[in-house]
Amino acid sequence: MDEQKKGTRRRGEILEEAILNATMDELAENGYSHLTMESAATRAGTNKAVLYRRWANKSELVMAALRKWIPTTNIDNIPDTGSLRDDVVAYLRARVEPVKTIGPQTIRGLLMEPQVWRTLVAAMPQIIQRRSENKENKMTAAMMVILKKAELRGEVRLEKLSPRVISLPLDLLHHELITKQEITDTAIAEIVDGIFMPLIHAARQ
Amino acid sequence: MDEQKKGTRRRGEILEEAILNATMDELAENGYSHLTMESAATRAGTNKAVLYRRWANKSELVMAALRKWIPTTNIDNIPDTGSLRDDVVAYLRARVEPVKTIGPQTIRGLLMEPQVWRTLVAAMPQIIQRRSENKENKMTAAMMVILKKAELRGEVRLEKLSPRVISLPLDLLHHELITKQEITDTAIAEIVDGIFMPLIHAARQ
Amino acid sequence: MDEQKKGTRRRGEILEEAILNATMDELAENGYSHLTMESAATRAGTNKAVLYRRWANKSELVMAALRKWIPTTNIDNIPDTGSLRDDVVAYLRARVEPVKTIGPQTIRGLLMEPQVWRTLVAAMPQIIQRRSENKENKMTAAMMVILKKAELRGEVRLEKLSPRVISLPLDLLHHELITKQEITDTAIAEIVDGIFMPLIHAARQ
Amino acid sequence: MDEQKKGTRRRGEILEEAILNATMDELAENGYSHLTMESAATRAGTNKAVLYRRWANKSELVMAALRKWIPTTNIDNIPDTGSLRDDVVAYLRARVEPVKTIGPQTIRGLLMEPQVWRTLVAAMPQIIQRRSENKENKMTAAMMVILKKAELRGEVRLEKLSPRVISLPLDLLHHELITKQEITDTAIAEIVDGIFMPLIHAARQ
DNA sequence: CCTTAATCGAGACGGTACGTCGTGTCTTTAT
DNA sequence: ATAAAGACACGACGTACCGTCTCGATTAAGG
Repeated sequence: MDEQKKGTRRRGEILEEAILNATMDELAENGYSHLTMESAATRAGTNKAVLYRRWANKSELVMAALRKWIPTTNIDNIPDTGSLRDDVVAYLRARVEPVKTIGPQTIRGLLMEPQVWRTLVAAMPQIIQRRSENKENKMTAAMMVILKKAELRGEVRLEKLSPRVISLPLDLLHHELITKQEITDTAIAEIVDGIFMPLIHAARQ
Repeated sequence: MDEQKKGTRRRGEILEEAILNATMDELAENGYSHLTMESAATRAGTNKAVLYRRWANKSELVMAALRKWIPTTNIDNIPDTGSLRDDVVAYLRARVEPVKTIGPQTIRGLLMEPQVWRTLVAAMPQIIQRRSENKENKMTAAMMVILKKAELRGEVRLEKLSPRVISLPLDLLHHELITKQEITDTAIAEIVDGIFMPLIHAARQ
Repeated sequence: MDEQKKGTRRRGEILEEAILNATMDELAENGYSHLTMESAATRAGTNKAVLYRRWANKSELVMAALRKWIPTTNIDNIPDTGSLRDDVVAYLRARVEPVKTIGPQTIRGLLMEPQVWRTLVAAMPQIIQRRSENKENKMTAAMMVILKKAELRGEVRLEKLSPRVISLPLDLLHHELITKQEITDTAIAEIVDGIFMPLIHAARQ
Repeated sequence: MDEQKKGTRRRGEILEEAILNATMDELAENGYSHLTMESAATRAGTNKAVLYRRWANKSELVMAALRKWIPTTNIDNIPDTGSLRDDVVAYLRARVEPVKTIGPQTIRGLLMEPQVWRTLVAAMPQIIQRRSENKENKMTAAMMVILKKAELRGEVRLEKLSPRVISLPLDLLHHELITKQEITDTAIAEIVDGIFMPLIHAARQ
């Protein structure tokens, strides 16, 4: 376990981090439904009151823990491979990355309880984006950057693309996450090569 | 409320129906998280043991209640308008129909708690389909019928369509349900005219 | 401990008795302040909810436990020794008896926490008497019987005794309980021989 | 309320007095069980740590607050009316006085919760006396002074009075306080005229 | 028509977790 | 050095809901 003993009394961020880590570990080992405010607190070497001072209930706590585990850096660094197709593939993979890097045990633990997994994954957009205020645009912002570069290369005519098409790769990715609970590289390739790129080509004529 | 008074003691299907109706009403009025086995039982004028004899837990009960409220007939009667585009639009509308016909109060009640709504809607495919065993195919079965008729009319070349493209309209519909919590006719039109039909056309060359 | 295992599920009075016994044992071993609803429940092999269904809080529970442990039978069988002095002594001893027979450990456990002890003992009149409605009279009823017999023997002139004198032995007994936390036979003798009997004699002239 | 604003920072006795006053007010308004270290501290415009530096726990704090509110001067000035009977009556009244002068709101607040009232009143002897070490004698010290003066007047033969008789008036007064929660002048008269004085007379022969 | 087995209505039970509150300690900052 | 402010560790509170079980009343079905 991760308890700490008689050192100096932890507080603030140090304590908060310990709690979120403990939450994540509990989640991984015992799953969402077996995770208790009590168990998370005990594992973190503290007590429920401290948790409730920060998060109103279990799902808030788990959200926070997930948000911390999912490094959001890769949202910002937009791939630049020189081709639209590869940029989109790279971008989608980067989006899936954090879900994979939560750690195999954690994922396995969460996967044990599909309906929870679905809820969490469904909430993942909000989880990731909550910090940015313009929720709508942020989602497609990276896609827009990618598409604009492609337009400069003459690969795409942006004005002919509806917002729905632009958000299509991400939408299908999310749907895949929700439905399949796992995303393979071939699935990403199918989405990009079988659906997105044909639409791009169709929009050029 | 729906309690029944000192008449003859209900049992079997009559009782079961009363329970599921009560469950639906509780769901609509108080939401999923405030629905308890106790509250459903009380409202139905019976007790928990009777419920547990039929359903193992709350989600089973709610599933059953939803399944009863969602008339499944429209899954089977596949539209036949004479054009692929209209068939698909009609089919998608038919799929959304039950969600709308759950009744305005119920919907409103469920919408109060978005994450529950998402969970339920995400589970709706299983809810609707559970009776059929071949889950994978059933989903696209109707689409296949529609597409085959279109192929006979020369509108589409089926062998050039990947499974992912075939299920695309439904996938996007589900994603729309989950994300937007409401589906407009224009959204359906956008999906069909802006995404699906272009892909069909692209696959003809 | 007193837990019971996988027998048939206890309920009603059997369960209640088990709880009160467990409460008494906890009280004796760990004292009032260390007694918890939880600990009492656990020791009785049940859970808090069952306790709270019967008693609103800890003090109610303890009151009930004490009331059960203090056999009230001896209140009724009035001593008849043939002399007023001995009757009163016997009566006072009988009143103190239950307090002693709660069991030495129990007493010792309670004595550990004087302020609790005082509270409890102060409440003892109600504990003992709650069942009788005419609280005032019941207290002195036994004394009246004793005094009437003494009057027949010519030992006392009842009409010259004020209510306050009649209840004096019991009052002093209670005060002794509260103050000294223990009652010796000599204390009873002092009360009767040094205070009550002189007043009786004084009232004869 | 009694909070103090951004003046100079209080300390020492000024602070202490503010705390005890706040405690008394909380006690009066909300009763003993609703009084918390936190509420007392907040009302005094300070914080718990300051209280705990002075008193170990709630009951210590309340004791201190009561001790401050009960003017103890009248314990020392022993009445001297010229007759034993009147001296004792006056003494008993003086003993009851502080309980009455705690202030009407305070009393009313305390009376709301009878068992607390009993606890407090039962503890009152210690409250009042704690400063003197010889607990036993202090109680009867004043009575002894009164009785000695009476002996000089020939009203009583001290050597024939047992300690129990000497402390009798106070004992009955305390019992009255505990039992009746209020003491009338007639009650005092009954104790003195109906019980104590007859014993004195009886001890003269 | 009468008996019998099954199910219902009602509610207590054993259990887990909830979210809150109070105590007493400790840390930090300011005076 | 102590006050002010407030977080922390701990433990108990009283409640809610779960899923099981007991008990007596009722009812459908079979002899």
